[in-house]
Amino acid sequence: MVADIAERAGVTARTFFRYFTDKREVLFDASAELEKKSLAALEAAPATASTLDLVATALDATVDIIGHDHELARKRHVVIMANSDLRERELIKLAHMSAALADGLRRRGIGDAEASLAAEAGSAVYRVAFQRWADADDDLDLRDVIRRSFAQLRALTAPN
Amino acid sequence: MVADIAERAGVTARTFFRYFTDKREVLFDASAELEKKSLAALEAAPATASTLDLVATALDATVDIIGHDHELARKRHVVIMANSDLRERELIKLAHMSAALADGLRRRGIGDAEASLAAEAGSAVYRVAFQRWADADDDLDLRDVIRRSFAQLRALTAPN
DNA sequence: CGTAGCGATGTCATCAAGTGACATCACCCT
DNA sequence: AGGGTGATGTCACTTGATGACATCGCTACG
Repeated sequence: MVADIAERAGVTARTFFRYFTDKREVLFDASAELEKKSLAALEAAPATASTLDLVATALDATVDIIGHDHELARKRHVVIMANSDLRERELIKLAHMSAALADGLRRRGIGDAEASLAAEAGSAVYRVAFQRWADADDDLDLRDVIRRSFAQLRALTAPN
Repeated sequence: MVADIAERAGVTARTFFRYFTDKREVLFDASAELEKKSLAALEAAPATASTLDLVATALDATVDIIGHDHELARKRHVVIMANSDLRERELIKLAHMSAALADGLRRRGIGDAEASLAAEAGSAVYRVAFQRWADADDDLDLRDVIRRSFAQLRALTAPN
């Protein structure tokens, strides 16, 4: 219950709802910062970068925030995956991020359709990479996993 | 309110909740059928198909269900996009579909990582394609839009 | 024919999640 | 000292959702 959560934090339920719009939102507090960082990285990228490179750069930037605490990330992931309402929330955060990313790409002059698609594709890569990383027993580097997932996407879509 | 919705259907709110787990679920009634159809298409695909071809085939199959009523699709899409909780639900349905697709790919002997990634990438393509189609003023063919989006993904990820 | 049983629905009570309106309290500023 | 301001608490209320139990209609079976 929200009342319990709030009590643990030493406040009333009403106060809780002043800080978080939602019960679930507690778990996704960092998402705004994540988005900000990755957008900043996008802006800072060199003009020569390809669309997909830009996306990769933006995703890479999130690693600084969440890539260090593997154990925490794993636990958090387990909790989220176990509750469909938390999964919903996570997905919409990702979708929001993807939309912001697409906007960022458009601001760099990339065509509308291409921007959306690149952002969504990047989001897809991120999803599987993060999942892979969080599930891994050994201590992988999230950045590496993302890179390898991008490479795998390239391989997958390459004409044969 | 649920009470109103139920009343329109000539039942009580309690009965409503016996048919739908959720208020939102009404709008996503067809998703199970969608998944079934696309999995069936996946099973029926020739053994020679590439992973991405398989995904494309599976997505194509959904067009038979939702691709005909452009006007309905548009209206539904508008409603969903306007409500973040409906968007959440839609996203998790898509995620569910993607997971099922990945499973289907694995059952065809495709490697675990590749299956997940291909399914997620397909899901990304589908998202943008559907969005594009729903937003379009003129009467596009959803199947075409999906195909073109796939092509665009290939172009995007092609080495340059 | 009558009734036992079953499935679908209704009724009622109850809980959890939010939300608006208003009260308090602490603190700062002049 | 007193007035304003921001953060928190209190209270009442709405809506979504769920469990327990009652009811009703139909069907099978003696």
